[in-house]
Amino acid sequence: MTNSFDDIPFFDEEPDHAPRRTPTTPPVPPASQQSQHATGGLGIAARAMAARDQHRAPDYLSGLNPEQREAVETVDGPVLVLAGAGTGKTRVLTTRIAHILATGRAFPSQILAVTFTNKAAREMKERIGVLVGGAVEGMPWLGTFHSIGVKLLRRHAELVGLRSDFTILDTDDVIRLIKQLIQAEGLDDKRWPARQFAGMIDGWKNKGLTPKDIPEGDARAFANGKGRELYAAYQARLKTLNACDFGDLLLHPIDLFRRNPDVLRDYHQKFRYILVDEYQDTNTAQYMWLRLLAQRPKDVPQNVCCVGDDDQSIYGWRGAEVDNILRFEKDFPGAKVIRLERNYRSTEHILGAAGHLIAHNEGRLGKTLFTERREPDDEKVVVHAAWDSEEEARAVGETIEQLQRGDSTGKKHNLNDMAILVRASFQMREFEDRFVTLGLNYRVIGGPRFYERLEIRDAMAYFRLVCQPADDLAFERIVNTPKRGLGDTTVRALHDYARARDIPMLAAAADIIETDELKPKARKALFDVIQSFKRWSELLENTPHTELAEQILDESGYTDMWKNDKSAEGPGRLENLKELIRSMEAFESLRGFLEHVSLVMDAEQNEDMDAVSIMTLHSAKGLEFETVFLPGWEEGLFPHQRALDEGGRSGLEEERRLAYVGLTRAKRRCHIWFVSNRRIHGLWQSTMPSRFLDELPPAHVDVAESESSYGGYGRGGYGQSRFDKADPFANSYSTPGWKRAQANKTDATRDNWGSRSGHAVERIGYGESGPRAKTIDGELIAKSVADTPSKFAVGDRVFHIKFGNGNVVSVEGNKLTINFDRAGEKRVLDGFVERVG
DNA sequence: TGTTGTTTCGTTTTT
DNA sequence: CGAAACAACA
Repeated sequence: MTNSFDDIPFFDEEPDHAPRRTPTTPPVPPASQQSQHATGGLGIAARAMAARDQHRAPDYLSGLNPEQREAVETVDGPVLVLAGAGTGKTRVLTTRIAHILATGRAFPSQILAVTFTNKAAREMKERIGVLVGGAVEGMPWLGTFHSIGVKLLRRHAELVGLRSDFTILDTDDVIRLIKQLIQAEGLDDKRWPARQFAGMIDGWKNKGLTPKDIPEGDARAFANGKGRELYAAYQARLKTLNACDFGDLLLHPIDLFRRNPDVLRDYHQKFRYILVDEYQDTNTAQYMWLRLLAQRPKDVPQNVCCVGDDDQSIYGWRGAEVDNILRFEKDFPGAKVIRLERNYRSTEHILGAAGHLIAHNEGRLGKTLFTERREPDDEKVVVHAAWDSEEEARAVGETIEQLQRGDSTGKKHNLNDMAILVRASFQMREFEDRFVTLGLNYRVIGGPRFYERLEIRDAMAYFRLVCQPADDLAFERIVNTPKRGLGDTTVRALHDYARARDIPMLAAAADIIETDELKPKARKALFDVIQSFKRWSELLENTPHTELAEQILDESGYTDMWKNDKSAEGPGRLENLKELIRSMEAFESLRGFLEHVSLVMDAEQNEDMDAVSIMTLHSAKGLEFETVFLPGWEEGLFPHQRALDEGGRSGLEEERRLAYVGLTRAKRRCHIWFVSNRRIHGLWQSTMPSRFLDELPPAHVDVAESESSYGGYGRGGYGQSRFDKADPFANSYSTPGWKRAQANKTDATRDNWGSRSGHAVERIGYGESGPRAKTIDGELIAKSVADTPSKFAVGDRVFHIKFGNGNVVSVEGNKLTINFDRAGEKRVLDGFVERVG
C-alpha cells in the first residue's frame, strides 16, 4: 500500500463514464503496477472480463450457494446482506466485486469498498486478487473509512481549511495537545483529565457533532462549563497545526461534501458501486458520510451494498449504531434484503447454543443459522464450574494438554486451533501464569501494539519533524529526547514565543537562538538540534529513506540513548527500532511511510509458532478456531456490571451479542467456564453464574461433572442456578435459575431495566453511601456496612458461605481479613460472613 | 534528572 | 491488590 498523496491524480484515472459492456481496448494498469502473478500481465478488469467472455458461467460463481449467489449477482440497486457468523460474508463481498469487474460494469477505480480495519481491507484485496488473478493495485478506493477519508482530504484539503500535507495525530498527540489547552485555560488538569476530554471529543465526533452542535449538558459537564469552548479551541489549534485527529478524517469529508455539492456530484458519478463491510459497526458520522455518497439524485443509480450482522454488533460503546443496519430499508427504499443463514463453520450444537442465546435479544432483524454438516462425534457445548480463577486456568490448561496429546478419537490437536476468549483483559494473566508454568506456548492477541511503543513513537516524531517542520507535537516530543538540557523552561519559552508569533516551534527555535533569551548552555543545545534538522531535511530528497532514517536516529543520539540504557528493555527497544527501519523498506519515501503508519497502526504477529491464542471477545470477532474456551461467565464480569449500569437493557443485549460472537467462533468444540469466587480489585467476591448460562438450550449443552474442588459447600439458598446441580437440565423449568429469569421479566416491564433512575442491579463492595441491601436481580445477597461500625471484631469466629469457618484477623471498615480453616487467609466483605458459636 | 513515595483506578478498542 | 501515572525529593 503506497499512499503517498502527491501521486494521486484528480479524476483522471479513467473516463468518467462507465466502461462499455464490450470494450474494445480493455484498460490496462501502468506496467509498474502489474503483478508478477502467473496469469500474466493483463489488468484486473481485463482478466476479469476475459473470464466473462467465456461462455460458461464464470468460475468465481461456482461453489456459491443460492443466497450467496443472489447477493453477488444483485448488483443494481440497494442491497442489504445480513450475513450471520460463518456464512461466507467476505466471500460474497469479494466475489461481488469480481463480478462487477468481470461483467464490465465498472473500472476498479469506480468501486468504493469500505471496511473498518486495515486487516479486513488487506484481506479483501488479497482475496479479490485471487479471484481475478493477481494483486489488486487497481482498486484505489478499497480501504477503511479513515484511509479513504484521508485520500479525499488530500485532494480537497483547501476546501476544508487544511493544506494537503496535513498531519494525522494519534491519540497520544491528541491527549498532550488537550492537556496544553486545559492548562492554557487556567484549569486544573488533575480535576479535568485530558484523557477524559479526548474521550468526549471522540464521542462527539463519532456522532458527527461540531462544537456548536454538542448538547448543552455535555458542554457543561466538563471544565466548569467550558466544554464547548475547549472543544472549539481544540479544533482551532488543529487547524493552525495543519492537523487532523481520527474523527476529523470522517467529519471533514462530510463538511466538504455538504458545502461543495459539485464535488459531491463528481463522486456520485465516480463511484458506480459502493460496498460496506460490517455495516452494524458504523457510527453516526460514518453513516452520514455514507449517505452523502450513496443517496443519489434520481437519475444516478444507487448501487449500494451493505453487509453486516446485527447480532454481532459489539461496539455500541464506541459509538456504533445498530440502528443504522436496522434502518437500511427506510434509508434506501426498495432495498433488497438477503439473508445468509447457511453456516459453514460450526457444528449443530454450537449453532444451536448460540442461536438460542441470541434469541433472548429483542429488536433483531432475525436470522437463524443452520448447518447441513452433522457428524456422529459432534460434541455439545460443555459448561464447567470451578472454584476460583486459578482453578479455572488450571483446568483449561489440562484440557488443552489433553487435546494436544490426543482426544477421545485419538486425534492430536494443534495449539493454533485453540483459543481462550475472555471478557476483560485482566483475566488473561491467570492463563498466562498457568501456561508459563506448564510450558505451554501461547500468544496474546491485541496487547500494546508495535507502533504504540515509546521508542517507535519517538523515532516517528523525528521523522515527522523532518518531513513536516511545523509539527509542533513532534517537536515537543523529541526536543529533549535524548536529554539535551532543554527542560521545561526552555520548551515553555519556545512555546510562548511560537504562539505569540503564530509560527511553528522549530522556526521559533531558529529565531530564539539569535537572541540572548536563553542561557548559553540551552542555546548551544538548541542550535545543534536545529542544525541537525536542517541537515536532515536537505537529505530528504536525495538520500534513500531507510538510510536517512538510520542517520537521523544515530546522529540525534537516540540510538545511543538506548545503548547506554542499563535497564532490561534497552536491547529490545533497539531491536524494535531496527524492525522499524526494516519495515520502511517496503515504502517509496519517508512521507509514504509516515502516511501508512498514521493509519495502519498494526503489525503482524508471528504465525509460525504453534500456540494457544488468548484474546478478548472483542478482538476475536471475525476469527474462528477448532476449539474455543470461554472462561469467566459470571454475573458482573459477563455480562459486565458496568455494561449493565451504563447501558441498561441495550447494554445487556450487547453483552449477549458478545457471548454470541464468542460461541460462534468455535468450529467443533466450545467449553464455557464460570467460577464461584473471583478476586476483584484485590477483594474476594462470591460470584453467580452468568445469566447467559441459563439462556443456553439444554439440548445442545452438557454440564461437566464437578471435576475438582468445586461444589463442596452449598450455595445457601441464593445465587443458585441450575448449574449447581449435578443434573441441571433434569427439570430445567423449575430450577431457581429459571425462576429468576422469570422474575427478571416482570422486573423488566416494571422499571424498564436499568434506566438511570436506578434498578435492582448494583455492584457489590463499593458501598460509599449508607448501609443498604445490595441485590442482584432482586435477590438479597449482601449488606454493605461501609460507614457503620463493623459488627465484627478481631478474634470472632465466623462462617463464610464459600470459605467456611474461620477467625477474624483484622477489620477495616466493611473489609475483613479472615483466617479460614480450609481456605487460609482471605480478605472478604463482611456482608458475606456471619458470626457463629 | 533519576529515584522514591503517593494517589488513583480498575471493560471492551479501531482509526 | 497491583499497575500506572504523577508529585515530591535528593
